[in-house]
Amino acid sequence: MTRQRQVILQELEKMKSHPTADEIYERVRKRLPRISLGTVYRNLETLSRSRHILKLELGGSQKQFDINAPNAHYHVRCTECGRLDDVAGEYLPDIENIFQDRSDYEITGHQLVLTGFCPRCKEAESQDAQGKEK
Amino acid sequence: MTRQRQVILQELEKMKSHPTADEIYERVRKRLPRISLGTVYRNLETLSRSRHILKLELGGSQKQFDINAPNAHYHVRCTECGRLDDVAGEYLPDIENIFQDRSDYEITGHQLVLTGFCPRCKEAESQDAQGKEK
DNA sequence: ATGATTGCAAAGTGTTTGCACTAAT
DNA sequence: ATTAGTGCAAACACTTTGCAATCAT
Repeated sequence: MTRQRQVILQELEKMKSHPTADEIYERVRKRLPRISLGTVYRNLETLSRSRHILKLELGGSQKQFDINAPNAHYHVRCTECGRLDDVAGEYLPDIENIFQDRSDYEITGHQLVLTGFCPRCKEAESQDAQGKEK
Repeated sequence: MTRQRQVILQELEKMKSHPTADEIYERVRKRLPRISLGTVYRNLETLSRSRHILKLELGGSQKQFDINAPNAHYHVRCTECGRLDDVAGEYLPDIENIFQDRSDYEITGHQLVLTGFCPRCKEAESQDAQGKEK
């Protein structure tokens, strides 16, 4: 457990929601200016293997990370602009049990990503549609 | 609707499950040897916007594509080796309704990805654990 | 004729890796 | 002393894009 790894973990704990590797890098850099992006990636990988953090692959071009907290929740992604938000509502751990019976994998988690149009893109789309109708 | 786009769509219909852009490219190339990978990417994007196909972002390094068929289903990914499989069991369109009420997005779809250890990696892991115990 | 689409190659983005050096146990 | 981790830069893998030529309508 090096200084670098500690700081990465600490900063991750302070950040509210799913930062990307380079967002973490920018934060950590303020405390350890000589740290390299490669080190950040390597530690994020290590920490996610040791289950200290969660590696999220929710779509979009970058992976995201989170402290592995029990306040798990789901996400919505806008298929138009790529925006990602949390979604309110209960987390359903039962899902894992349901599908455990139907798979020869050893299920350890699950991710649900809803897709659709965010408020802004929904707006833009309905205006486009009107434009065509005229 | 160009020849290239037609062929991409036809090949995609023939392929059983979630090919990546370059897998599609290889198939299409046998029929249209001069097609470029860029064209494949552009058409996959266009077709997914027009809802002819589904762009899947299930984790792993590449996006995957599928014909937009009603036999939708869920997936499991091995966190160890990256292997992806379909998972048996019913598709739950109600999920979208449930979360629609809790979000200001216009929900149009959802993806559920279970995570865990595939049979092979599960095996390897339990052997590692035994090794340490000795 | 006009606008969309193509092939090609170059550029872009996010991530990983080889290496010599340094820190941790 | 041995192993794991680091900074740096180069390499990678996947995807996107600028451009002039071509195709669809």
